[in-house]
Amino acid sequence: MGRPPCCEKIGIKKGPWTPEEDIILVSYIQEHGPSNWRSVPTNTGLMRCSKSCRLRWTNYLRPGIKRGNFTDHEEKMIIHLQALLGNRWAAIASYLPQRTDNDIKNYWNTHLKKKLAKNQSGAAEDGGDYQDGNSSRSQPKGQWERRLQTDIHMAKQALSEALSLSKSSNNNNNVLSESSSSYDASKFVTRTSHAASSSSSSYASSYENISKLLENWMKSPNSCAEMTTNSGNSFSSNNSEADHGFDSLLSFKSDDERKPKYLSSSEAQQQVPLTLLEKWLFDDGAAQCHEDLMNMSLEESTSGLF
DNA sequence: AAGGTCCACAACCGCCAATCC
DNA sequence: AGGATTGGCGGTTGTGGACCT
Repeated sequence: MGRPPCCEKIGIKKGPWTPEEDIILVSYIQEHGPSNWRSVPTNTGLMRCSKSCRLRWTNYLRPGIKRGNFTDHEEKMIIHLQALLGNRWAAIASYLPQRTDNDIKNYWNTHLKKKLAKNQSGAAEDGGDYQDGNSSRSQPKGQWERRLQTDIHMAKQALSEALSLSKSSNNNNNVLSESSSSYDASKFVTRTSHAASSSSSSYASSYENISKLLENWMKSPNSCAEMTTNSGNSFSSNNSEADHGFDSLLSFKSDDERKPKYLSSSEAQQQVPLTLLEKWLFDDGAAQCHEDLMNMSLEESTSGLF
């Protein structure tokens, strides 16, 4: 006997989201915040499963998401983190606040996996550092592994706090501060449409539609007024006001915030840029000490478990 | 030009854990 | 305490565009 579906299958729309649906969802979340997903389909009239709404928001519509090509920097981080954590995409994504776990997972499966396999085939005898999540290196799912991840995070944060005293003035150069904390509707659309246009023309057209719809929608006095009065935010194209509006949007108070994955870019900026661990992650020569650090991390982080 | 294949990515599915009642 | 509900996560699939023959 399996678990019942999260929602009634009958009448539920599936497949790609339309710009109209996106706008409905975004405007609803703008007003109510990203919580109580169960009620979203009911309250918005969207013929979508609550889960689908949540995924659409977290993976695509949520402000602060960086789309498009991964930088070498990000690529290295993913490779190192995957070697350390296995296919724990959410955990990996927590180190790349602007990327979604889905994005990272896709990038790994479509690019990095092949890339590394190619590299490994050249040095198969050496026993490469990077292996798939199903390999012997990756750990089976379990509480101790989650604890490990937590411990790494805690250690990271402790280091961050210690270092932040001396580094606080340098935070603006943070690798995590790539994206502006300022958002307005046009930036939102431009940013995403630009990224989309580089990857998928169908999505580009979708974003063009969203852009047009948003523009028309913003021109509507009712919708603008509604947005402003309901949440104190503004979708106005006026830059300063809209920036503030999207900043507010970025700072939704919800349970999600407890998870690093959902750090807004401004929150992310508050973290110290490069902890020692992160420096290791970025270090090209890290392969040498990789094993040592792995052992150290495992030993130290699991010492209290047994 | 047309058909076939490959590729990238959004979306879905099923399971698990946390929370609620 | 325990069943129901909800949200999160990782694996997988479907679809549309790009590329090749």
